[in-house]
Amino acid sequence: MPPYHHGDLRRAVLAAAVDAITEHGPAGVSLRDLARRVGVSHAGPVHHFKDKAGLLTALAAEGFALLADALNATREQTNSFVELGVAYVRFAVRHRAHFEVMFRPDLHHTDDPALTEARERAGAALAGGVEALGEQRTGDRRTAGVAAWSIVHGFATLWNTGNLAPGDDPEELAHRVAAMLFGDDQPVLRASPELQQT
Amino acid sequence: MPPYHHGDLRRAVLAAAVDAITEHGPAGVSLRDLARRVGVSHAGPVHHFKDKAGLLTALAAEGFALLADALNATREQTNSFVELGVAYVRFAVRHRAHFEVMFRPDLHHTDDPALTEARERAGAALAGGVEALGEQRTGDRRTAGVAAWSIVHGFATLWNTGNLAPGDDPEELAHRVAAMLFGDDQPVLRASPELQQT
DNA sequence: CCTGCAATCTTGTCGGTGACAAGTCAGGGG
DNA sequence: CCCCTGACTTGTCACCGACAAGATTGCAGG
Repeated sequence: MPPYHHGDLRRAVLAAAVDAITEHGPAGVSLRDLARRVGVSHAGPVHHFKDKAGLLTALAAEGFALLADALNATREQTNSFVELGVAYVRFAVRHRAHFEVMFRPDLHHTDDPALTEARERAGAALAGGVEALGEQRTGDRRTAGVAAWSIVHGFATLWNTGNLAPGDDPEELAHRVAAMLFGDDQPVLRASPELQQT
Repeated sequence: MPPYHHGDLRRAVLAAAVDAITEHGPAGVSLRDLARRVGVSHAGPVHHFKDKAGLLTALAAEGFALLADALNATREQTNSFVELGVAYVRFAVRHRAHFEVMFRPDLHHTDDPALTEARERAGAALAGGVEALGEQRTGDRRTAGVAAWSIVHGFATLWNTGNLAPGDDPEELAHRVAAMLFGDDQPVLRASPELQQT
């Protein structure tokens, strides 16, 4: 029989949660099922997470930390904003379970300090990448940051919800999209003048 | 006492669902609670929607229909792609409950014909707006469509999850973002050449 | 008129779930 | 050696979704 003390229950439950969410989506996950998967009584996980929301909060925080690391890693390598955007999308696709939980405040304890700290770290990594953009351009920096975040986040979300053609390689398509909007060697998407009126 | 037959239970339950989701998010809604709000026994709604997923599927379909109408309406008025994007964001903010359910395939009966039809109608409205963009430009149409959808969807999602500065007027900010990327009278966001390497 | 039928809604029930309370067990500091 | 704290279990409660069976209503066809 297994020992009374699991040893690393917290880790194990988080890992099981990732599996369960990957299989059935964030809605189809229950603390009791996770406990069963890990081989622990139904109230075991409660001791580590307090709540179901507590579990998902921990998962989201872990996700933001991973995202921050991924972004910082590619920032050290390339300085290319396009590549940074692709890294964001790659994270969302590869760590789908984390990503799906990170932007669902209705599932969190939104005031959790670990969560806020990790989120800010990821935000800083992204904002830092925006710094590398258009120094010559005044179009204010905050708007540029919001635009950049919007496009990569929107792409990632649409991909993960199956709204983009499933035949493609997401990273390749994301690269084309980012290059079209932010790239240097690509023509930039613009409205034809005669149709434009604001 | 209320009559045995409600008269328009389906409508009433959908409306109650919108309220409940607006208050507690899509996770915090139960068929039984909706039944209570409407003044009907706990299994009343089941007859109209079959399932909880059936309810949310109907809500999502209604949402896509409303979105398609909104997009087509502004398309008739302006021909401006920027305005079309703002209309998308406006819909997401004003019909938050619908929007939050529309892109959650894990909550749907994904094969529901009404849902697919409404989604395609909305997709066509958006794609039609992209047609108005850059005729002079070859940067292939599909990539342009994905880029446009990504940016408005990303912005809407980030706003609704509270990740953008809450002090602002979302439509105004969305307008600035869209104008920065797609507008004609605004400088276009580009990477500074020396930092760009793909 | 009235009879039977189908749609609508109710009541009752089952297994599963989240939260909580109280108990049990292991190990390290006094 | 003891006990104290943290880790886990057992037991319970209210709620939820799904299903089955029954009650009620309106209405079509004779």
